Amino acid sequence: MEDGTSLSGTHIDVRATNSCEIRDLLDRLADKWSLLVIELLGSGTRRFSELNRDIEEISQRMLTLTLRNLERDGLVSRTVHPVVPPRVDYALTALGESLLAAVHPLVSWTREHRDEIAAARERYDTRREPEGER
Amino acid sequence: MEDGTSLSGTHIDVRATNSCEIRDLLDRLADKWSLLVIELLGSGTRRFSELNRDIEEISQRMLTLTLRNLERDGLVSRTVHPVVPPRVDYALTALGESLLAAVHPLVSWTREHRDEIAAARERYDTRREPEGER
DNA sequence: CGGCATCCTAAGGGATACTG
DNA sequence: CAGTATCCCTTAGGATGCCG
Repeated sequence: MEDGTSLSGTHIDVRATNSCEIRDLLDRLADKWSLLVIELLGSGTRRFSELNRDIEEISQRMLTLTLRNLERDGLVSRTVHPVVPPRVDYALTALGESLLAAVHPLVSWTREHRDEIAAARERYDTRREPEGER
Repeated sequence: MEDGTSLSGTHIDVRATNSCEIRDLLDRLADKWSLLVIELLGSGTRRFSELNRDIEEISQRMLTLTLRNLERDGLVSRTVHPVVPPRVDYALTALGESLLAAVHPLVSWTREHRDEIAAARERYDTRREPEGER
């Protein structure tokens, strides 16, 4: 039926406490779009087409799948309005908002260290790839 | 990939600022192992084989690739000891440690809300597929 | 021991067409 | 408008083998 979904997983060895949590975390958020959608919904309820427009690079398929997963995890709520042109609103749940709050330090970190990383990359690439042309 | 698409300046340009950062973030950490390795190195320097043993489910190939990426981004340092059986130590850099600190709220969040999510999932699954088994 | 190179499969995800 | 269903291609990543 569905095939692009990553609903499986969570069968990892339960020994490493921290590792499991991180894996758990990654299984939920480490896809290409989830965090992006959560961040967008952080600034307010949006309907499907708005999300689709705001993200722009996402396909309907992936937006749908992403929203379904987030809804399933209780991070996002889906409200269908029974009107003539269908209207579906998505919003963060309380759980979703708490996640967003927990994510923000990471976002800040990225903003603050972006150039450090870029510099490190250049250094690495230059050091390891001084040839290339000869 | 190409990302310069700037449109919809009507309201908040979450896309132009936060989205890019999140994408950036995801590109760096959203793979299957990076965060796991970082977390492990958070508790001290380890050699290759130790990491390989501690993570266990990872293949050498992926461990190598992950470490290379982290090294490239300046998050992890690699120290080769010129001894007879080769010995290579990996450790977090200052940058890596600051990242780890930024990640911790997320890890805590996961630990604290794990069962909420599990419950939400079960609710969702039960609601949507009451049949399915036979 | 640490780590590239190769091969190969499964999952991720885009494009498109169809529907209520 | 808000999806669902198909097709298809690209990628992540596991398994294996070789080498300093």
